[in-house]
Amino acid sequence: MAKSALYHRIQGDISASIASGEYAPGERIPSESALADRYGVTRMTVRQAISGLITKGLVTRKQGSGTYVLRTRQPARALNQLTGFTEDMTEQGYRPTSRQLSNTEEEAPEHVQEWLELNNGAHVIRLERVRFLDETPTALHLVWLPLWLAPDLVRRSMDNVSLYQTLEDEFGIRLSTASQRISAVRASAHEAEVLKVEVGSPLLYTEKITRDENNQPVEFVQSWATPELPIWVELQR
Amino acid sequence: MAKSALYHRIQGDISASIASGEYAPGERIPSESALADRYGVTRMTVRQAISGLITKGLVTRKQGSGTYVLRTRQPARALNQLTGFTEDMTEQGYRPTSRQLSNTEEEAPEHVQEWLELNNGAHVIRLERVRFLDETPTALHLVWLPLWLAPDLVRRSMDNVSLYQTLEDEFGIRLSTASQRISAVRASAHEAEVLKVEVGSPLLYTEKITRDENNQPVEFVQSWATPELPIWVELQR
DNA sequence: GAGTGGTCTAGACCACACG
DNA sequence: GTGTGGTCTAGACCACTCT
Repeated sequence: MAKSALYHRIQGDISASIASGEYAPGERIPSESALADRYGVTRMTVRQAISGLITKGLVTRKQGSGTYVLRTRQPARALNQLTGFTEDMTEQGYRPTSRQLSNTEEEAPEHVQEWLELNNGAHVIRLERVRFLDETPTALHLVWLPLWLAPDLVRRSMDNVSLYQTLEDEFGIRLSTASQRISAVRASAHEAEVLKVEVGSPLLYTEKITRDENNQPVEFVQSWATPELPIWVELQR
Repeated sequence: MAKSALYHRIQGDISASIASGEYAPGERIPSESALADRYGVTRMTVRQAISGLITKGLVTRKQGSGTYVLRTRQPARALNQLTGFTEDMTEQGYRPTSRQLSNTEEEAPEHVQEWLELNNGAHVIRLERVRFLDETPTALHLVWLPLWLAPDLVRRSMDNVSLYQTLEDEFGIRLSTASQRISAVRASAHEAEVLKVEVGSPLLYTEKITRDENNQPVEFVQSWATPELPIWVELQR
């Protein structure tokens, strides 16, 4: 069984209603009291569900007025929580797919050793995938994992599979925190070919180090995304 | 009067204890029950306070174990809270300067009207500045503000001045939240000239809408930054 | 087993907007 | 005035870690 908490179910229902267009952008969703009645829970529980949707950038609250669906103009990577590409896009009502370009075991290059805090000569899994949104290539992901963490991952096909789900469900790895560095680069020949853009066109480049609950490095990811997949962040002062 | 909610006070106290080093990075803070007792509130209220600290990237919860202070990122932490360029860079030990290119009053273009939720024909202040780090141009900022918010801002020179500080100190505007969208673009002739880069070279492009405590739009900012000024983010699952 | 955070109940009063 | 979200109480039981 996955998440069994009531608020998760409510969150999922509202999320689905937004994705399906039942709750349209700019529109008000049912009041907290109404939702509480509908699900037979208290308002606190409904609020917990809605708080999650706010973090995900799906809705906003206006005191005395209601809770409104935000206008999502285009798909975006949400940066307020650590989520994978698959979860992220599914939440926003897109259909994410991926194609594995390569999945190999090799000795860790120096910069990867450093990020993953590995010793000289340590082996890693190198997984390269193209990410598609509704058939359009939108990002190239190059993931590096310590080999001992998920030894037989290299023998699997990671086409259309959520890496985070796999790590959690099959290897018992629970991700906890990540640090991410975002910059802009020119598309190389390889990136341009894979993403169907011109060589030299601007790409969003991010480097991310993800850690588990014991603060041990789990993955180092390099990502090249087309400008059509911007990053979205909600900030608080 | 400022925020009077109990959880805000508790949040501030914990935040201060972390800043002062009383709760050191990696250490556990007092349990929710202990804090509830100390402040004479229920655990729910303490949880609300801590939830805010998690959003800000200050602490993390571990079920069955406790709530821990996160390791503070040494080099930079730009995107977990709403801060201005000046504060941000000063904190990191740089010497930020800025030069005003223009500061005018004009009718809001359509896309600005939309972001700032203004009526047709409303006037805005348009402030364009180059940001320098240790003499090197690193970002071009184009800020749009509703004219009525800060009517005489247009008659000031904003060279080497923190806009956020000015808004807060002299116009009594207290910023609260922001939504930011990050993408990559090619440098236009104007941007290239100002930032001393080649036309067509990749830039980090961000659009930000900042709101005050009443959720009213205060500023819409477009920013073009060189890849030498990357963005750092800390995430939690 | 003791202590921690995760979830939830069944209410309450308040601040705010005007659906 | 009515309905909305914002805050809070005083409990409860559960899942998890081992401080």
